[in-house]
Amino acid sequence: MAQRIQNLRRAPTSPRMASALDFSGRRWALRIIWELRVGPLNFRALQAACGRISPSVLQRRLHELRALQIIEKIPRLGYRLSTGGEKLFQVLAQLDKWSMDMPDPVDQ
Amino acid sequence: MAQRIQNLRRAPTSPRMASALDFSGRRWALRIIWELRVGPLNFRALQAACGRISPSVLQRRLHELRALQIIEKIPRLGYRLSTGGEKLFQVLAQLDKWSMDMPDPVDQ
DNA sequence: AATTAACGCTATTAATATCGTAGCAGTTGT
DNA sequence: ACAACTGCTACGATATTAATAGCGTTAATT
Repeated sequence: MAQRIQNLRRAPTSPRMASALDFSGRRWALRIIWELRVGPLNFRALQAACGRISPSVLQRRLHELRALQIIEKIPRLGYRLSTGGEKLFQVLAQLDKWSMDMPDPVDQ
Repeated sequence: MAQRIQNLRRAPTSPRMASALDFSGRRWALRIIWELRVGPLNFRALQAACGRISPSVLQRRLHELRALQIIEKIPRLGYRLSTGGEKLFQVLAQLDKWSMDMPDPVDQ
C-alpha cells in the first residue's frame, strides 16, 4: 500500500534516460569521453590515456559512441567530441567536482 | 611529437575521477541511484524499478554504493540516498536533460 | 628507394561479470 | 496457524571484458 503511493509519486524513468544510463553502465564508456575533453586523440593515444583498456573494447565503444553521435572520427587526428559530446562532457565535469568530496578510493 | 605536445596540455585524470568513472561503468550502478531519487525503496521495489536487474547484481551494487557512502540502509524503509548521493543525483539530473537532445534509442 | 616506426584495427582464448531462476529463512499481516 | 511479503543467496547459463599477438597500411626517416 505504502508502496503503491510511492509509485504514484514516482515519475517513471524515460526511455532516453534509461538508454543513457544503460550506455553509461558499460566499461570505459564515460572514461573515453572524459579523455577526449581537451582535444582529439587517435586510437593508440586513447588506449594509453585510458590505462588498461583492451583494443577490442575500445574499438567497440568508439563505434557505439559514433552511433550515438557523441564523438566523430576525423581523418588524420583520430576521434573528437561532437557538439553533443561536449555537452555530455559538461555533465562529467560535474561528476569530477563531485568525486573530490567522496571517500578516497584507496580507503576501501 | 604532435602527440607529446598534446599530452603536455592534458591535465591527467585524477584517481578519484578515475574511480568514479570506473564505478559508473558497472551495470545498473547509476540507474539504482536514479531510481532512488524520489525517496527510499526497499530491495524488491528497487528491483522492479530497474526492470530486469538480477538480485545478485543488485545486492552487490547496494553494498558497493553503501561502501562509497552514496546510499544508506534504513531499517524499515529500505535504501535511500545519502547527502553525497543527493549531490550525485544532481549530476544525473543533468544527464537526464542531456538525454532529451540525443538521437532516439529506437533509431538504432 | 629502402627501412623503420607508428598507425588503426582484428583475432583469439582466458577470465570475469551479469543474467535468470529457484528458493530459503525471517518478518508481517490476517 | 497461515499466507504473503521481505531481503537475500545459490546456481548454472550466457555475455562481456581482458590480455596478448599480430596483420596490413601509412608516414616518416635514412
